[in-house]
Amino acid sequence: MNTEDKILDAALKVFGSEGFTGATTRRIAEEANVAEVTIFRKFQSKENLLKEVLIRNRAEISELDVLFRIDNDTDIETDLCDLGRRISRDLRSKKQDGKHRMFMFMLFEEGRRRPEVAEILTSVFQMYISRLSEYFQLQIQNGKLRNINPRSAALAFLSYFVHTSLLKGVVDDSFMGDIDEEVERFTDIFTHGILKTMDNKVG
Amino acid sequence: MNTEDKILDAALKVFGSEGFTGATTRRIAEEANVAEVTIFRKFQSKENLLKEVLIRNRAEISELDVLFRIDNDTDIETDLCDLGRRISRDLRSKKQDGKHRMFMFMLFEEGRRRPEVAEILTSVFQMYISRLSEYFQLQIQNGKLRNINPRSAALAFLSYFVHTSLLKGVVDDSFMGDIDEEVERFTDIFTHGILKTMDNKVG
DNA sequence: TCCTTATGTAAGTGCATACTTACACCTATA
DNA sequence: TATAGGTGTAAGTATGCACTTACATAAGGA
Repeated sequence: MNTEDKILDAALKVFGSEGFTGATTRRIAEEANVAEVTIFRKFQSKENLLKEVLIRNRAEISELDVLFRIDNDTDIETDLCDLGRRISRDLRSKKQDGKHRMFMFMLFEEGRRRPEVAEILTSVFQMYISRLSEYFQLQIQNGKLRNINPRSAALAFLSYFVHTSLLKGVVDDSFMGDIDEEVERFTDIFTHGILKTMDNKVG
Repeated sequence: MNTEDKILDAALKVFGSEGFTGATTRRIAEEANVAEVTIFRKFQSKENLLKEVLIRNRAEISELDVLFRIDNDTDIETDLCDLGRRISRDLRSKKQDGKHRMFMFMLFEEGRRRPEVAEILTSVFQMYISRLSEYFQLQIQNGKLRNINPRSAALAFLSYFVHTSLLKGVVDDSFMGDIDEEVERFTDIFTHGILKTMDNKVG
């Protein structure tokens, strides 16, 4: 791995966990196993390093819309359950030091202070919502879904996964059990609702 | 309003928007309309000021469980819709400079770095989840709800409101329309699910 | 062998910030 | 009127951090 990449990865990690203000270039250098001065030679300033981190990870996360590709042949509940699992895994995986999760933390935290960051969160978010909305819209036309607002459904669906991931960064792990089971329970509620339906009440 | 309270309010506001590290005592003093040195006379250190802010707002937010009191006489969908509206309003209201929202931001942001803060977020969150779970459990026993996991339902319900509030702090307001309408749409999905039910398909 | 390029080591600069100290002022109350 | 408590002004200290400069070293290519 080349020096630039080592630094960028370390920066994401430190920015993500300490916040931009809380992160020190010394800390990033340590994490990257390079001399502090190397950071400035490559990236000029901490500010600029952030910019590069944003550019790189934005690109990376945009490719991630593959995650949202849904087979709309099979059963809807199964589709959503699979999708949910993929999102959960991606946001919680420890691979690459949980880069996507770290990036999400950064977007939420720094987004409140920096319009450039907010813009990234907005666009990534809109992209995911659009993908999901289209799917729901299609399934409404196919007569498989009720006439709900597809955007609202997409927002409700995504909210669960984003929120639980954010939460996992703070509260201890014990508050949720097995990921797959939780996803199944959520999908069940999301697709069927919590109310007893007529046929349930009758049967 | 006495000096201590002015400082505590200002501190919450500045910590909430800039983060603990990003917040400066000068900024807090300005916001509170006091001299910077007054802060140190009253609270000794920035660290200790944070501690006091946490204590005070934790107490305040715990009283807020009134918000979660649910009339379980009327229709469930109406109950949840009302509850959702109350939560939404509370988390988005500009009253008192949106103290609850600011506090929530703080909990999520600083909670990743400070165990004392994480502990507060955990306990507040658990309290809300418990309240909601109990309600769902009761309604399952009443035969009004399907046999879902009440904790999962509570988590799904809360996730929507917390996530959208966090999001509102970052992305521009246009991504969501009228609060009340959005809450209604969400509650509809949450109670009835997105799938067409048997009777819908038949009838 | 020399030159270039990438990196490290070491020392230092300037600035922002948490926190301190000393003193003045004002207001209420004895 | 005198005293005490709460607050402001002003100046200063110490520290940590972003960033710089100067110099050494090691590797690869001409």
